[in-house]
Amino acid sequence: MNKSDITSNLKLEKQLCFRLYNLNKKMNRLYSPVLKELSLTYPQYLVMLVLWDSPDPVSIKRVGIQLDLDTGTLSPLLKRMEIQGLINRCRNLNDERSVEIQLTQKGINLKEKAQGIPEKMFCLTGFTPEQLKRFNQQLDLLLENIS
Amino acid sequence: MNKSDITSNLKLEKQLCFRLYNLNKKMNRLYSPVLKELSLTYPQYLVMLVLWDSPDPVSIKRVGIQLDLDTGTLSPLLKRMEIQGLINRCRNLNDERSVEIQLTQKGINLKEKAQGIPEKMFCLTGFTPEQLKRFNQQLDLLLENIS
DNA sequence: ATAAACTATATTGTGCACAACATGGTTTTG
DNA sequence: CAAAACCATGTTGTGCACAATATAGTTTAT
Repeated sequence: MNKSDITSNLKLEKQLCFRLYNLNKKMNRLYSPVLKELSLTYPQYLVMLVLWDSPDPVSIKRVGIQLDLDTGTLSPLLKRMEIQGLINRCRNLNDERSVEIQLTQKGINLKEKAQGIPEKMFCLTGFTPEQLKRFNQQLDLLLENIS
Repeated sequence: MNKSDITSNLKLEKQLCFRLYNLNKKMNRLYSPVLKELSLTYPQYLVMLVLWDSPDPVSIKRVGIQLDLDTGTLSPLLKRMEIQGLINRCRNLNDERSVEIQLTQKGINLKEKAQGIPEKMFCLTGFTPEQLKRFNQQLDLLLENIS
């Protein structure tokens, strides 16, 4: 491999990962104003999605697995959500190590206000449903490859 | 739109953005150990790519445009890189507002150690060059749509 | 020429993301 | 059953990412 190849590699390098990095940032910026109306950040919104989707309390461990986040991230994040009055924490009586997260009435009610978000975000992508589906499949393929 | 539609939307919601969010995190985790050998974080590595690619000093403004980062991010990041001895800062004599970033010899030398990174990361994706190309095109399309 | 508008950078404060470590509860094993 | 291993959560420290604000230099308009 000669010098110019090396150089061009370090240019091309900006491609895949830099694109993902930028897309993620841009998406966050699109979500920000929408989620601000619910006083949520994007990671907090993800936690709400997990909780809205479960009839029962969910352990912190399980939230961490579903969102692929560790306790160093979740612990303070959940504390902020508790202060906001969206969730409650209570120790699992059968296993005192485990902490179960439960939506408060306020947290349950917030789901109503979140109704329109998925549709709104989908529109911003400018994709057709078909395009979105194929794109998601590609993302899944890559996710699987690197996991 | 009835209740079940709403519910399923808030489930599906995890799709595109959550995938991008996770992919970005996973990619970062793949880069981490590789970049650690150069004592760089991923954003610092991006700055180095910009600098390695330019024969002349680059203004902070320009780095910010190329990486889509604001001064609140770049200012302390560049300060850390300066402390590491990778770059120098100097005021532009023609416009005292502007600060030009320049690689030190140490910064220039580091390019040698970075040679293999693009190839290494590409292998981790498990993509063929063709797949990578099409994937990048899709990412570009979405980037354009939401910009 | 000078006030007003603009520009490039820096600073402060909040919230992730994650590595490394600490703690207290649970299970396993000799 | 007691020591060891393991497990779920919490804490601390570092480094982004970004909004909001501050500051000093430059340009524009009158």
